[in-house]
Parts: sequence; structure tokens; C-alpha cells
Amino acid sequence: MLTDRQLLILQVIVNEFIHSAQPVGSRSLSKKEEISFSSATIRNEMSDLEELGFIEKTHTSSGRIPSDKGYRYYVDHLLSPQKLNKQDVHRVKSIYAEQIYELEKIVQNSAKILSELTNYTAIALGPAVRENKLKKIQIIPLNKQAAVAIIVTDSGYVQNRMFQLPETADASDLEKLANILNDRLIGVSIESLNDRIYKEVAVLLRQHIKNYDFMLHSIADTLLIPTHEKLFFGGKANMLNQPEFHDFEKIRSLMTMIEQEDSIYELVRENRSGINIKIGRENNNSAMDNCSLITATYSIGTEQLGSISILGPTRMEYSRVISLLDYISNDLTTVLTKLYQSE
Amino acid sequence: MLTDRQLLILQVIVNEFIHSAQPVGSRSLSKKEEISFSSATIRNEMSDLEELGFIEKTHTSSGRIPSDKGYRYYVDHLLSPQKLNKQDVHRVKSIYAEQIYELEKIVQNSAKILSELTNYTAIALGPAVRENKLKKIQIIPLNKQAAVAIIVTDSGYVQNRMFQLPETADASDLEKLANILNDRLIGVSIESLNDRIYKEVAVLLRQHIKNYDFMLHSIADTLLIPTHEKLFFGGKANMLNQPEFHDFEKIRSLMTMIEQEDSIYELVRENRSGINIKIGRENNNSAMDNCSLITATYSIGTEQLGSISILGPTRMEYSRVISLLDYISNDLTTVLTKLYQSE
DNA sequence: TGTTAGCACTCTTGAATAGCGAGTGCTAAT
DNA sequence: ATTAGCACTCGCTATTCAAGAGTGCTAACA
Repeated sequence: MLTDRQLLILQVIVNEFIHSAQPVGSRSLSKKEEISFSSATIRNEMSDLEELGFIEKTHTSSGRIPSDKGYRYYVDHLLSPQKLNKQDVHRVKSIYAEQIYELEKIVQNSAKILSELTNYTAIALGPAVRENKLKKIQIIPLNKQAAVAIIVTDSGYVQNRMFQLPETADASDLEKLANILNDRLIGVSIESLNDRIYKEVAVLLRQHIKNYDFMLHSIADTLLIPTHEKLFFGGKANMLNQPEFHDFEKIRSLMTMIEQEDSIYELVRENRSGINIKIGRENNNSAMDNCSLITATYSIGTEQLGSISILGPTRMEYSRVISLLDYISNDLTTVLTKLYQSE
Repeated sequence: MLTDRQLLILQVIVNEFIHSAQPVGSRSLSKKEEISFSSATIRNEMSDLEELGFIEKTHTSSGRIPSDKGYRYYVDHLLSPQKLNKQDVHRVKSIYAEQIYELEKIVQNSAKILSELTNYTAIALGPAVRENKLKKIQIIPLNKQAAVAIIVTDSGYVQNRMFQLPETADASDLEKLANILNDRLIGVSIESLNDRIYKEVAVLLRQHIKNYDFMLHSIADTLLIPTHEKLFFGGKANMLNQPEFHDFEKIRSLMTMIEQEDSIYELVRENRSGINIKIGRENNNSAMDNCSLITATYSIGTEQLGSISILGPTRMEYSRVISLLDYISNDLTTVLTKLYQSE
């Protein structure tokens, strides 16, 4: 196990590197207030810490930087929680300042504010309606060829999707369709709508509507949920301000990765509630080797809805980011619960 | 005026630079097939072209690169239109391959495909509903505190917006509200909805609904249109692959600018129908000094709806991009008109 | 035995220098 | 009017050099 002195040194190294982005050497460490022993002692300790894998050198005679393992230890054991200052809290509260009631907009806004507060990139994973139950479905005809289906779920999420009509459809057909759907699908989880339509609704459609086949596929397609929830970003360009990304190849691979929603989704689909931290290679994505991802989940009541994450360099201000994310996600949960929980 | 030989040289310089991104010198020019005179002659001509402002040097003894003015002349007079090849056409058609009927998704998809085809950044300005007429408005109650208003415009655009309810509101109030709105607002342009509500609807609300004041503001706020139409992007990271943006400051200022929707909107809100080309400083935005923006508009019927643009380096493949944009925007107009034009 | 001072050594960084290659402008010959 | 020839310029790359920061090791010290 590490001695107290080693822990202290590790902690100071990480803190220092987080703020300077420069390898930290024994001499500059020895000048720190909290450190009362000589640079030679520090060198010995650092040598041990390196052997244990907590810190590394960038070249033979450089100062040390924390390794992924070092950050991991720091995050797990050495982190002192930071209280948000008033400006931060005020800023977070401004998420709800405008009168917004759209769930997605609130989430999107959170990502924006969070990225501004941290100067890192924020990623919000939109509300998962997958397991929501259908509360209401309404059909509005648009013209001869198309109509809109409006879906309301039990957690108050509303979506409208357009679908095509068979040539022969008339107003009464649509009304019948709406009635059948409402009759059969209310209370059904969104993810199984498609299935249910083919299994239960099909029969009824056939009885009541001519050309039911076209209508069937059309409405079933429409109610298919997308493969993943929406992603919202804030501060995509912020990483350009981090010194570690002055390396052109690094910034390119990161930016290219961020553009591919699939890979981001892969990173962010984290289910454990609370705060999750992935450091550097723990993300299993070479473009993320120099990045850490901190994720917090938000819910309505007890039902976990989505997450909000900060993507920053491994050298990120863990303490601040964790505090912010924790605060925002709790806040978000409270607000959303109040706004949307069905009585 | 320029001599034929000068035009030829200008054209070859631009073509060459577009493909190599390297300043082009007299000797390499003289080796080109289409050029039958010596490098010394070319040097003289280039000297004249430089004096006229069409080309410039990067340093005293470098080859020449086109100036903004040079590109402008090239675009206006020297461009040979390029026919799309089969793969391109096929790719463009794939925009509509999936059965999508959401206007916004089609536009978004166009931006994505276009960015992939060009390797530049695509920006689509979403449909302007501003001048659309309200065709139908529907209110769906969600819970005690909130309801959704679904707005359908005459061009088939559907949107849902949530709004808050007064404590006292009951189902019959909402029904009344919906009736009043439908009675009074159908045919009214979306941009003047808010106004009309305060001027006409207010009186009626007062007569029929208790606590009408809260309801009035709530629904009026909800129907206020956003300050600008939605923007969709494709290939934001593509510019990282352009050699001119290996300069860190350039890429940072560009990326930061792209993140600010307001400035993009400013660039893209171009009303003339057809193809619009802005080269380098013509964009009046220092982050765009090394970029050109080519914009094409799309419509439903004769009503101009939005635009789709390509943002690339000034050294962009104008001919190809123009052909693509022209094709896509026409296609888009045709498809949308067929899908959405109200009969 | 743990701590520290001292020292030789390593490596990065930035500045200075030189040679190469591509390109220009000018002049004189065609 | 065109072109060959030539001196000159500038960017690019490689090399060298010194300064500075840091390390590891050894020997002395409390």
C-alpha cells in the first residue's frame, strides 16, 4: 500500500498537472507549501510511484505526469469534494430561467450551460422513451397522402411523426385507425408498439379499413423507435482550447469521433445511476486515450431517463466537474419530476 | 480587359491550386499541356495578373495563388459546369431512400449526404414557417399542469409545443381554447400568431375561461416563433482535413465560429433563389477569410423555404460543389413540392 | 535507517547557421 | 513579342550549440 507521503505527493502532482498541463518535477514540488521534505526525497518517492504505475515520464529526464492509473487512484481516494460557488449555482439555475417545458430543450440547455461552465465538451443523452408507456395517440390528417401521428407517453414526452396514407384512405378511415390504436395500444411500452401493431392491431385494421395493408406498414414503421436516443452537445469546439490537443492528429481523431453519433452513444450509454467516471483508455476508444468522460444520470421519479456527461482531457478538473454534474443531474431530476411525473 | 492568354493562365492557376493547395510557379505551369509558351512569358503574364489583383504571392519568390478577386473572376467567367457522375446522382437519390416524410429530416439528411460527397462542411437552413399559414391547431392535455399544442401549417409542417396550464383549468377549458384558436387563427401566418392572440383571442378567452390571463400568456408564448430557423450540419470535422487548416489558429477560429449558431445564421440567411457564392472576405467574417460559402435555396412550389450550403476553403472545388448543390436543391424542391404542397 | 546535498548525465527547447530547391524579375538575344 | 539565361530571394530542413529543467545515484548526515 502507499504511504501517506506517497499519497500526498501523488495528490500534489495530479493537482499541479491539472492546472499547469506541464510535467511536474521534484524541485518545483519541494517548493510547495504542503511539502516539507527535500527534492531528493521526492525523487525517491516519485521513482517508487512510477514503478507502481501511478505516474510516468514523458522522456528520460522529464518531470512526471499522472498515468490513467494515477488519475483513477486520485479520483477514487484523493479527491476533495468541491462546493459550487454562487455564480455557478446561479448559472445552473438559469437552465430553467426561460419558461421551457419541453423535456428535450431542458436537457439540451443543460448541456450548453454545462459546457460553458467547464470549458469542456458536454454530451447529453436525451430521454429514453423506450420503456415509457403510451398514454395517448392522436392522428391528424395533413393532405391526401400524409397524416401525422402524435404520441404522448406516460412521462409526458410528446412526439409527432408523419406517415404516408394509401390513396384510398379517407377521413373516416383515419378516425377508425385512431380509435383502434387508442383502444389497443394505450399502456403498451413504446418499444413494443411495433410488435403489438402487427400482432393485435393488424387483425382489427383488416376488418375495418380497406387497403389496410399499406396503412398497417405505414403506421408500424412510424411507431418504430429510433435505434438510439437523441444526443445533444455543448462546447464541441472547447477541446481546441486544451493544450494537449494542440497536436493535430489528436484533435482530428477526437473531432471525427465526436461527429459519429454511434461511437459517442457507445461511450455514453451508461446505466448505473449516479456519477460514472471513465479515464483515458478505460473508454476503450483510441480517440479517447487522452480524455476522460464523467457521466451523471437524470430521472423522472425513480425512472432513469438519460444522462449528461462531460468529455474533457484526462487532465480535467475532476473535482469541479463532478460537483457540477452531481448538482445539475439532481436538479434536473427534481425539476423534471415535478413537471412531468404523471399523477 | 484581360487577354485570352491571361485568362488561360488564371484558369490553370486556379485549377491547379484547387487540387494541389500549393502555390503554382511559372515552370510547372509551362509544362502543362494546354500551355504552349515558355515559363518566362508566363512570368510576365503572372506579373500583370498580380498587378491587377487576381493572384498573389505568399512571399517574394514563391509561386502564385489566386486572390479572392481571382476566385471571383474564375467563378463568374471561367467555370466549366461539371456533370454529376452516376455514383453522385445515386448518392443524392439515397437522401430519400428511407421512407422519410419529415421535412426536417429530409433537409438534415441532405446536409449529411452533401458533406460526405464533397468532404466539406454542409449547412442546411431549416424550413421557414414564418410566412406559412396556420392550417390547424390542436390541444392535447398532458396532466394538470401542462398541455401540448400541435400546430400544422399549410405547407405541411407539424410542430408540437408544450405549455403550462393554470391550476384551475379543466378539460372543458382546453376544449374551449382549442375551439377559439381554431376559429380565429386558421389562415393566419405563423409569425403573426402571437400578435393576433393578444388582439383578438384575448377578448374571447376572457368571456369563456376563468383565469384566462395565465392561459393567454402561456399559449401566446408557446406560439411565438423562434428567432431563427433550425440549422442542420454535416461534416463539421471535414475542414480538419483541408491542408489550409493545419494552422491551429485558423481551425480554432473557424470551429468556434461554427459553434455559434447566430453567426452561421447570419452567413446563411441568403434570400435570392438559385446559387449564391461568397468568397473569402466577401463573407464579412474574419473566421471565414479562408473560406467560401456556396448556398442554394429550396422551396415548396414557389414558396422559398430554406437553403442548403457548402462551407469549404476558398480553394474549393467550385465546379463540383455548384453542380451538386444545384442538383440537390432542385431535387429537394421537387420532392418537397410533391410531398407537401397543399392541394 | 531515513533524509538530504551534490553531481554527472539526459533530454527538450530555442536560436543561429548553412545548403538546397523552387521561384522570381530583369536583361539581352532571338 | 518571345524566350533563354542568370542573379537573387525566400522557405524549408538539417545541424549545431547552449541553456534549463529534471533525473538517478552516491555519499554524507542526523
